[in-house]
Amino acid sequence: MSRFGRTGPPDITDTYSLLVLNVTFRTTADDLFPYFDKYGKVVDIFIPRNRRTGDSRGFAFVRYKYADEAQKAVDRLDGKVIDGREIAVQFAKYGPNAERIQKGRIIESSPRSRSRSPRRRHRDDYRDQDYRRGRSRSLDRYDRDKYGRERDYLHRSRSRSVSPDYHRARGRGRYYDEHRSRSHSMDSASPIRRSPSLHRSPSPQRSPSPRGQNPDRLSREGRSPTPLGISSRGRSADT
DNA sequence: GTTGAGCGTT
Repeated sequence: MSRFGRTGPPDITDTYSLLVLNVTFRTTADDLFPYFDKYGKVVDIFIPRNRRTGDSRGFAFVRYKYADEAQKAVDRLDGKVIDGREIAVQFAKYGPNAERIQKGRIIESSPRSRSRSPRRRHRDDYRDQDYRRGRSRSLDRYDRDKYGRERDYLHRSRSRSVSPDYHRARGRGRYYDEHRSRSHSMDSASPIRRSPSLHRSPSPQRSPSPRGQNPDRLSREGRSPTPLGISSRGRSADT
């Protein structure tokens, strides 16, 4: 017994599922087990993770055998700092198959007639098989929005300095990276971000020069002859 | 190496 949920859900008929949020990306079910096991009988612990990268998504599901124990765990572990991060424990609102859940217990097992709640997010696209199938003009709107924002960020970046909005907008870097890996849309953005580079550097000759391979640099360090052949460098150093 | 709103697998 090293890992929970290794063989799928054991029995979710009389178990109460707890949703643990804010857990660290490196926290495993085994790490959460002792914390929750102290407050009741833990039937199973499952941490959803990316199928490609295998990284944890940042939350876990803890199933208790009794509701009172689960409630106690929620009251005691909610706000508990684990692995340097404050976790949030609460009863699960949705079941494994999006069934209706009451107090963590599944009261419905056939959600075929149930409409989906607006819980979908960017991180939900981790299921490549699903998102690839449903990728229509619906997601096109996101692409257009993303490009528009990125272009704006580039515009401001080379204009003067980086903005705090950049740090906030770089949230789903991983998700974006996965998408642009299989997409050729990057070509359209390449010349855009490469243009300002050429404009910013008035001396394109000193660009492709690693360390110690440039004799010109050695000459300058040896005696500093400052060849007047280059106007950009000469003007900068002389003045 | 990073990230941080949310609801899940054989």
